[in-house]
Amino acid sequence: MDINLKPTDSELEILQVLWANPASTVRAVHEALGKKDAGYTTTLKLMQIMHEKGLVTRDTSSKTHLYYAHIDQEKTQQLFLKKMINDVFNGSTTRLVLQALGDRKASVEEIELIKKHLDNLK
Amino acid sequence: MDINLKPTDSELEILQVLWANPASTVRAVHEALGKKDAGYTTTLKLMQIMHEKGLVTRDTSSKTHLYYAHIDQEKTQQLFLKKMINDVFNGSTTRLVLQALGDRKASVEEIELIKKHLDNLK
DNA sequence: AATTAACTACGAATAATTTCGTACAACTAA
DNA sequence: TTAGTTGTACGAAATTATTCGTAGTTAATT
Repeated sequence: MDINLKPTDSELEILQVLWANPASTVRAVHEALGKKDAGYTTTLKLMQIMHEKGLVTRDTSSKTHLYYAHIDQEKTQQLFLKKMINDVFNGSTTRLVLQALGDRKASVEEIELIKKHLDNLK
Repeated sequence: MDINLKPTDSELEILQVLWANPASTVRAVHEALGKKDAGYTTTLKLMQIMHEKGLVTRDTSSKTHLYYAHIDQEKTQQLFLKKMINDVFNGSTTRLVLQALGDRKASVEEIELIKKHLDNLK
């Protein structure tokens, strides 16, 4: 039941909510997304499809079902990072990191964290 | 010109080739992609659509057209990074960087480069 | 008990993306 | 000049993703 699946953009947004709030109802997810353009049943349908695909599990013991992400956030991050490095950064992780850091200001603590991490790599 | 366009995955692969090799023919791109599953006219059609969208320009002065990426690689990288940080990394650039670095071994030179960059940020 | 509200299921419309077949023009080689 | 090769254009099918309407179920409220 594993990860050859690349979630779509919409699915990713839903997963994001579920990672932050496990045991969410469809309505909770729908409201967390805060999309004015899409109706409730759209979110419902997406989550049903995600269930078919095995991207989420759910507890149907009560009328209102509770949903859980079934793929790991870190694994998904790795999957997308890898694809992105390959398709947009010519395969260079370093380029990605430099771009990301240049993009916005990191706090001093964050920088220290990253440096510490770098030292561990050596 | 407009950078409100988010290239699709296929388009991104083609852009990658064009960034690395400006003035490519359709056939050159097609072969660089090395997809056994897709036919030549598929690549052609994609590139024609990209031309309509303004993602590429082309020189049609000779029979075999030459294509050029018309959007900037760095801008595109920023665009995708931003989206990815938002949708997959809870908005945390630091998490993305740490994941990326943890993913694979960086060379000593690369690490120094990144550290130098970090110092500049402080 | 009847009405209302909130929910799921699911078919089907729409939209976006990708793929391919075919027509035809230009160039090449015999 | 004729046959074969290589190219573009483009309609349309196939595939994938997203959206919505409606039917039916359960629970709560009056």
